[in-house]
Amino acid sequence: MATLHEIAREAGVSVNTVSRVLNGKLKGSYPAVVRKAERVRRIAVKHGYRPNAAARAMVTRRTQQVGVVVPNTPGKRYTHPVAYEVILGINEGLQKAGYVMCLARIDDIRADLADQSRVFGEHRIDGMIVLSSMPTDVEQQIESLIPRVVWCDSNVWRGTGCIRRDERRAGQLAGQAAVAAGYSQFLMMTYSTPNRDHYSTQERFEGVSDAVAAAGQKLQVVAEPGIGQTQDRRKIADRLDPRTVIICNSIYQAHALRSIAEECGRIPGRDFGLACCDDMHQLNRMWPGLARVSFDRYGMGLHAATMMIDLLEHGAEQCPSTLIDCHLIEGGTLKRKAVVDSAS
Amino acid sequence: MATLHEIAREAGVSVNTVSRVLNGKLKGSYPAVVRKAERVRRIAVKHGYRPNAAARAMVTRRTQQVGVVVPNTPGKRYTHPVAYEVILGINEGLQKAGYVMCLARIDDIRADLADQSRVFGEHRIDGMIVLSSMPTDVEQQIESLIPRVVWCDSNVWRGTGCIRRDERRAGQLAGQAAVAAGYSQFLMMTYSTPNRDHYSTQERFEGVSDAVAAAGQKLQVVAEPGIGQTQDRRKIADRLDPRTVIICNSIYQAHALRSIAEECGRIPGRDFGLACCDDMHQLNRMWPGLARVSFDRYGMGLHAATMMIDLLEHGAEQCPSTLIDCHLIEGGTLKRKAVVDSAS
DNA sequence: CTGAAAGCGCTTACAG
DNA sequence: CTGAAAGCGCTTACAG
Repeated sequence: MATLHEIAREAGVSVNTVSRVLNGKLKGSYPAVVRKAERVRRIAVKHGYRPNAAARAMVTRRTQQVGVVVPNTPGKRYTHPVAYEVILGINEGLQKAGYVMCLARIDDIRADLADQSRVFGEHRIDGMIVLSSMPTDVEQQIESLIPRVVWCDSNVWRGTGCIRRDERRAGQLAGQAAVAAGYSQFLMMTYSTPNRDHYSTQERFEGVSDAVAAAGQKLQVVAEPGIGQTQDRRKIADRLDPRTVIICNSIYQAHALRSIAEECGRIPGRDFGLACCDDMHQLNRMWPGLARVSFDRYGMGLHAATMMIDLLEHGAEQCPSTLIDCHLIEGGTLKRKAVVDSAS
Repeated sequence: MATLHEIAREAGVSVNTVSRVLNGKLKGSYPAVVRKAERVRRIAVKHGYRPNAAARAMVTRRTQQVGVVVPNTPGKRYTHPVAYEVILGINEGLQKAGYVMCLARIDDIRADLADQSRVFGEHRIDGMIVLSSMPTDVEQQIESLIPRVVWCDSNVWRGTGCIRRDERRAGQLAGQAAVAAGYSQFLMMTYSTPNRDHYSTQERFEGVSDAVAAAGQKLQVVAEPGIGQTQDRRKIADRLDPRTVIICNSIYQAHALRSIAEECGRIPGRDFGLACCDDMHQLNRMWPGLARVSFDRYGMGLHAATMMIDLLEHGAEQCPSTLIDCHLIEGGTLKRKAVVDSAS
């Protein structure tokens, strides 16, 4: 709990000097000066001195803290594992630059907008990274709450301050892989049109459509069955045959489909084709054989952090929006071209 | 950017009064007093006044911020999706109590211990919640960095300030379910003894062992095959038959095993038994049929937050350690008792 | 380079 | 209840 004051007293110098020494703002190289600086540093270490962030924040008007908002529906337990990969990337990027990351939820934002919460908007953060898409009202007002915003993987997309994945390309890659594998029936499991809240759903769908259409084929859409909907599961199961490939929007849907197949004794790759427009880090352990399109979400987080630092330290004009590229991971769930050919 | 000062001037009262009004420390009910308070509040709202957290922190010596440390190996991209469930629980709990959650990684702690980082230890946080287990050197020194610590799901376990899952019970439930299903060969997929860094691995193993031994059966251990280890995968595949049940330590291993089985055309529940000692929230979508033991990780996070608040606001003696209970989710991967009986 | 001083915005005794 | 004042710990012009 030592303060600059105490260190100054013990070193016999002024508070000012201690501050400069500890912040490395001493340029001179006169032996006497260097020795004095050494002594100050030694005393500081001896006392386990740590600057007080609040005091510094008051005078510099910078907190060195950045908020990250994740979407949640109040009362519901929102947990979206892939978001965590991004968050950890952001955290690493911020930490390297000396910033601290604070987590927020829509609830925080809404409460602040309504002047009810003290959690955010008390000048606690220098900037805010918005993760994924928020309800429109929140998106519109968020910049009034905090001026420095980076939109990461969000529906908001402008020339500057945004970073998202090239989801149309993801759809194309998945669709092309399905086409190349020689299937003749193309299904896509995704959300129905009114529920495509996140830009990725629509873009993936369009990418897949393009690829399938380019091959002169038709694409049908099936919905993910609700939890416990046995009837829906059966209906999907009935459509699984060796000429058919199903392209899933999300890894959850790919997994869900795998479970449906399993229930009726079918295996992806052998009894039907399966590809996914998305990936998550753990799949290399959990399901290495899934044919899928992969994004470096951790890297996206790192980049989002960099954009925020640029914004804070060099001004807004420095951070043009970025589109993250993806690549195909080939896998056994899409490999049985021979079977398909002989069946046709 | 209005300050108390400006509001005070406009309202024609002292800064002191504004502070008291806005913090609800005015008890009196004289009409004149009430009216004055009203006016002050109106002016504050008009200016969009928000207190400055740094200024308040300086005088109250409380930041209203709590850190959460997650383990990471420097340079490696640590992402453990189930940790995210706990984090979101913690975040909700802290938010409700008016606290802000800051995320940290081991790197932060190590750097602080080495006096190289400014990120933490600048009196930015009132307390720290340690998530999962850390390297021993970090665990030992963490309390010197910050006195108020809650150990959540950590190897550290004392009478107070800790919260973890009852993992032995999880192992027992999974083992008992496997026994009840009538299998005669019992395997457990888990880490080898020297790599059981987290208490859960050892405890789950012991729980399963107990249950299997109680049924007069033997338990064999198999390791999860490394990524891309085709030979190891084959060896495991060879052991999958209708009399055999495999109990997996983690959901990653359950998934990995499912993939191995799939590669050789086998299906859990039909061709062999499968149970898992753990769960994750998304499994109800991804793999509802997996027989598994479930913990409420989100709830654990909520509770950890409560413990921290208690610690900060009522002192340490108020928060005895807590053991989180679990329950079995029955599933189709363990249901074919008839098949097993007829085979024996 | 160095020290004395002002000031960041707030809360909290202290008189009145 | 209310106002004037002190002080939280730091950084930054300002003279020297």
